[in-house]
Amino acid sequence: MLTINLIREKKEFIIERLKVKNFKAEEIINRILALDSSRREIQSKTDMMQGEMNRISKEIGALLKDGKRDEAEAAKEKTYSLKEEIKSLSDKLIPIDNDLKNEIIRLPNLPHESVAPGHGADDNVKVREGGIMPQLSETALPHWYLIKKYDIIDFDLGIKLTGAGFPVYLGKGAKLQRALISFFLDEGEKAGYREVMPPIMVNEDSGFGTGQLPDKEGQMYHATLDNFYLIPTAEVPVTNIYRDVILSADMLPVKNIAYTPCFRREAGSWGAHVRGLNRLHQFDKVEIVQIAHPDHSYLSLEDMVAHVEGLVSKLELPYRILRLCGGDMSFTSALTYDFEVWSAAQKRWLEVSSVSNFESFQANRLKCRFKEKGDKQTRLAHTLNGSALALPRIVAAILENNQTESGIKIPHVLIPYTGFDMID
RNA sequence: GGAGAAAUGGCAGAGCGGUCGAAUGCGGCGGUCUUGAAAACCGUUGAUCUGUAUACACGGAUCCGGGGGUUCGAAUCCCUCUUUCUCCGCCA
Repeated sequence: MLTINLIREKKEFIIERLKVKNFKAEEIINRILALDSSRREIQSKTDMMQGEMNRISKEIGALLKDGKRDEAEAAKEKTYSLKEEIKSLSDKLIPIDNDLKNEIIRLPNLPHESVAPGHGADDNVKVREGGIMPQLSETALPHWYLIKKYDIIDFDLGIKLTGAGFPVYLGKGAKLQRALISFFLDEGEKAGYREVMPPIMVNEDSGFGTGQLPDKEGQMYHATLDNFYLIPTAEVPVTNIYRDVILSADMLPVKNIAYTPCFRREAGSWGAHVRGLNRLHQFDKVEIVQIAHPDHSYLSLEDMVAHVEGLVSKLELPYRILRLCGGDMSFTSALTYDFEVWSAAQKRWLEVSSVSNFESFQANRLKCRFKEKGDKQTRLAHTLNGSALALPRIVAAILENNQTESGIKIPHVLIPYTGFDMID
């Protein structure tokens, strides 16, 4: 969420910037400013009265100590009406505080100045591309046939065990998952990330911290008996490590990497393009998360983009990097790069990673701050994250792009991890 | 799951109705000493909101696990939730 100070000081700037995200902010901001000023007015009144109250209470203490009972009783009389007033004022404050908070969290993050306006995927800006497009024969198969042909992923079995979108990986299919996870984690470690293995269920506070709650709860599986949520991404537990934490500036950037399964209900998003591995309820992903100094967070972002680019290159997949336009960016992001790999039999680009800088937007919810050495003041840190990488679509692309008459070739970098060079 | 105990500043740990944002120790920061370092000694040491000449300088408010209550006044008393520890049970 945006800070109230920014809203107070840069109202017009915010309204202009949010136009890039096609968001009309003026009305909300006016409501926020009105609520904020009445909040402050009431708050400073109650603060004054409370101060008076504290003064009298101390006085009573002193009088009683001196044995002046009557004077103490007289002083008590004075507090009764004051107490009433304080109570009624602070009762007024509660709904105002709530309304204010509810309004503020409705404002999306400001897009970075490099973000182009636009309404959807067509307006995204291609930054660069790489890799070699494979030439497949006429008889090339999309991955949903390949997985049956080689018996490596079984969707029907998943339906039996759980439901649609919960595949069962078998034999070399399972090993390929394990190989990719290890490969991604090892590459992350080489790039200076600390490996983290977090819980895959989180509480409400964590859901709020990274912005899944209160709005997107329909997208998460909810264990209602204990009020836990299955994580949609490792971003949630890993970023929440830094909730209510004050870091020292010399620790930044903090770099963590985590493998977790991810669970998404994907309510209402099933359609023609979601066959096979393209969209699942449960999938595996390795996520990188950085907490950065505001002055250097865009360096961190570039560093993360370079890391992900290294991964897709090493896997020998044709890819392109897009800078998302305002309309295609998430609510919380200031700047997002999407990575897509070419899935040669489907003849489609598949999104496999989304790397974002949230600047202080998440940090403000999380209260993730840092302090410069010798400085009294705390400041909000910047948070960033990106997939490095999500597995299913990478697997889809590997299967499709590397298919041959005699089987599916495993990319060279993975062979030490799989222990085989061919799925056949 | 049952019984009991506890939750205080970065950490350890006192306080158990008024002068407590909180003793003391450790740690951190600054200094003295030293060629330098250590030791010793001295000083300093949280967060949030808010007012003023927008200055973290001064003033006010709030925060002792979370929420609620009693009281003129709560870290201290009561209720409730959460968490941790010990014992018993169960268990990968």
